[in-house]
Amino acid sequence: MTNKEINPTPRKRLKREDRDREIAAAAVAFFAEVGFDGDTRELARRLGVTQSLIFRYFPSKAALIERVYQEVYVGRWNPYWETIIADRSVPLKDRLVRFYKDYSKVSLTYDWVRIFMFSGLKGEDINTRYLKFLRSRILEPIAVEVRAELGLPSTQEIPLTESEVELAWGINSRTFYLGQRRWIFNIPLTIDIDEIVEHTIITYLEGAKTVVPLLIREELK
Amino acid sequence: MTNKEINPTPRKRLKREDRDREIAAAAVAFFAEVGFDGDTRELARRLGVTQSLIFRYFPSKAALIERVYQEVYVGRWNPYWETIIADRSVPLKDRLVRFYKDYSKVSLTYDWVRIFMFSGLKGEDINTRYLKFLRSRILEPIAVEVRAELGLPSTQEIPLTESEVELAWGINSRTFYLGQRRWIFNIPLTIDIDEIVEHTIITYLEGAKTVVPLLIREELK
DNA sequence: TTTAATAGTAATCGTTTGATCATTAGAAGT
DNA sequence: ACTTCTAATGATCAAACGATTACTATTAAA
Repeated sequence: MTNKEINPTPRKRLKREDRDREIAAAAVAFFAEVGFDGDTRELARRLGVTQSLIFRYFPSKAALIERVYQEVYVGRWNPYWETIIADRSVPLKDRLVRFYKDYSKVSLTYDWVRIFMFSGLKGEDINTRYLKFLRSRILEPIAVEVRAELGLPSTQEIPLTESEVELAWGINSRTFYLGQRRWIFNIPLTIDIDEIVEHTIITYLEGAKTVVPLLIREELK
Repeated sequence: MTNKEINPTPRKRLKREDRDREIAAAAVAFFAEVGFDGDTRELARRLGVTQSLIFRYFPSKAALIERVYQEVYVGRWNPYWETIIADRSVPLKDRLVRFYKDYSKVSLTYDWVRIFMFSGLKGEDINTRYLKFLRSRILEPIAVEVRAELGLPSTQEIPLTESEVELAWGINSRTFYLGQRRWIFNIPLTIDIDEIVEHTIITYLEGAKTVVPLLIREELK
């Protein structure tokens, strides 16, 4: 009776699935902000539940962190991106601009950038694995498309060189740095990201046009 | 008697100044590896001293961390760099290559890169301050030199635009990303850093040659 | 309305960790 | 050789934190 009036937030009983998702989502936001050394009591406070409840849903803090990785790295990857890049009915420049604009909207968010750095500094292998995945699914395909675009020998005739992939890394380095400036170093961006993406792609393709033929000629010797 | 034989490392008594430096140096290496949540007992163990000794030299862990910032940000800055960039008796390209090769040797080390990220994620203002410092002492001067190099109106006639500075940021973004790949994401660099620096400078100057005049013309309207 | 299943809580345990303080021991001055 | 100064230690405190467990309250089936 009076208890209900005194207690401002009566116990809310959610379905296991819903509470599970709620905790996972809060964990992503929380750990992105304070890092993985953030304590579970504070996380529980933000959720409006007791600390012990978290351990009824996740066997350990490590398991919760593992779930955070799943949410961010796996859950936000869009498989359609891989088909965009390979679609030769569209000019290469348009494909790249389209992909990177969309990819930036996912990977240049507060949560994504910060959790990526926190996990990297922690030495988690999920991080290395993600970058290898990105290389094989995005960067190498881009380098392959550049060969086709420039009318150069296919990668079956001459395998991709490290330098060609390195050139493609350049696009990521430029955009990722923007995410870091905004979400880690707290330097406001005065220029629109979409604009920078477009400019970066143009620069990349221009550079590739002059550099890649030289690399291949080098390879033939 | 027998104590001395049992104890493998007898108490070593250093001068305050020496021990102070020893602790500071070990703290830089330690926190760079594990982050600022690393515990003082482990740091003491690596130093071969007791944990309480650390607190006889630094009033708190926060003070020790503050010292680490001093060592890395302030202590490794070379004021001579600022004069290199302004020295018009040397071609601009050579000045930039010389500066960035040297700056890379300092700022792309394990300690530097990791502590920079750890402190950034922690939201320390020293980090933001460093970037503002870098901007005013290096990036803006570079943009000024580019104006002179291209025979464009001086910054007294037309103030530097945000875009011109942004262009110079590009050099840093490219090189810093290399440091991150190497020291945080554990992706080996297949290409020599000095080579990338040189290539990055050339690209920057080429880009500036076509972009900066447009930016200034835009400004005149 | 009663009962079974379980979402959620409160209290607590064992460690870890920053910090303190009385005590010990190594080196320099006499 | 003895004294003095203080670098360094070892024991310990209090708070913080991950994790556990016995208990409570809500929902839905009977």
